[in-house]
Amino acid sequence: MNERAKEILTYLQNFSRENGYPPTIREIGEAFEITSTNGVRYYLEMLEKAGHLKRTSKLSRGIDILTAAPKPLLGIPILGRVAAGQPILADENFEGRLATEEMFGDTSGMFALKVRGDSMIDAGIHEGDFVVVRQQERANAGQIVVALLEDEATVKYYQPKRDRIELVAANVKYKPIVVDRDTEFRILGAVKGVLRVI
Amino acid sequence: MNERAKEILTYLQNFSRENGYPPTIREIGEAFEITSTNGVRYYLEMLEKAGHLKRTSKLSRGIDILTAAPKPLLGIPILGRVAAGQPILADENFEGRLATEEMFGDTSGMFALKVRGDSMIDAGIHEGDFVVVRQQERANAGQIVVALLEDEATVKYYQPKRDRIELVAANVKYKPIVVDRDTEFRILGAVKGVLRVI
DNA sequence: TGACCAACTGCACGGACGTGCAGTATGGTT
DNA sequence: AACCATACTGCACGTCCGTGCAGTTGGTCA
Repeated sequence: MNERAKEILTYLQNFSRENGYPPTIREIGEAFEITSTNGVRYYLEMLEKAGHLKRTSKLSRGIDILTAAPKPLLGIPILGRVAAGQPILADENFEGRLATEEMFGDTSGMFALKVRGDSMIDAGIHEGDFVVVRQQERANAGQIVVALLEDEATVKYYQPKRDRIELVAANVKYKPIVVDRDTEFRILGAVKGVLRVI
Repeated sequence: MNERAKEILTYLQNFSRENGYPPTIREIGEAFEITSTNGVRYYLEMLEKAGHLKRTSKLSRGIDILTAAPKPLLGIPILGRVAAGQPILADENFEGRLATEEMFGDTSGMFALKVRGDSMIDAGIHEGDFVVVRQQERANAGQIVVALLEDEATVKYYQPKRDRIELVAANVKYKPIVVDRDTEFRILGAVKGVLRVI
């Protein structure tokens, strides 16, 4: 595939993005000053063989661009090795991307809450942090959960006992909250992540 | 605009997304069992007047869909008030979205690193957390920075002094690292956020 | 110097496609 | 019962568009 073919591919991508539909063979020809439709077809076949397009024969504007223009990648790149003597943002250092979708998988049924207070500070959850919560009604012992206690959401370790539930803070200043059978109590979800913006 | 027109708009959106180009009048007609092209045109005019489309006359597939299908919102919704007696994911509770783009603004020039060691634990940065870093060569006193020290990236508080730089840990176990003028040293960036996946 | 290939030109064909105009069935209103 | 709007049908017209085939131009390599 040569330089001109690449230019045509870029043109196709831009045309489609701008107009909502791909160009006709003749429109491509006009843009590149190729007077014959077969001059254009010559390149389209080339691009199709290279896997950049899929054409539907006999269909006007039947060009499906498979290679989308490289979209600005979402999220923040995660770097692995960082060493002196090379640009840190070199491709080879990339280990993935930090985006909510990639980190937490299916984000439907998840929500985030801003943390108030310092009761979970020893778990590295500070005031002002966001906790990422997966909605669920039940939790395992020792999990960090968001629970609704008398109309207030609270983040604590979940510790079920025989006759009661204990909500344990990660801060020696706070005693466990004991929830007996009579208290209105509901688990909103399990904490799956923490995000802090400094 | 009636129900049928909305269905046709949805069809247009789906067709375009799936094929990379919008349908012809006749193709729309087939999909909705409208045998006359003018039956379709009747709706296209309606949709165009409502501002959902822009048509280019005499052009095959000249339909530009202005109202894109509502894309699945990125990120995780941030909830404000959470109270009993209503579904927690109700619209009114939403306070924003947790996505790297929204939280950190322009993410170009940013990167993330996985934290090794517990030297910043008192700043709520634990082993295995990701620190979000904005690339910069200089930093203010007291900022948390990522610095390159003899081929190793390290996260510390930045404390410049008259004749040296001190890199201070957030853990009593570790003494400040003193960087004098002879040591190879470079600031990679300032820590702008922390993300932990549990 | 001649063979060969890439990169086209030129043209005719037929079907796809948008347009214009005239007409109609259906349902509701006056 | 007459009137009207909605939601189409039916058809002809002309142009847009993809296709097929044959031919040309300019450069490279032997």
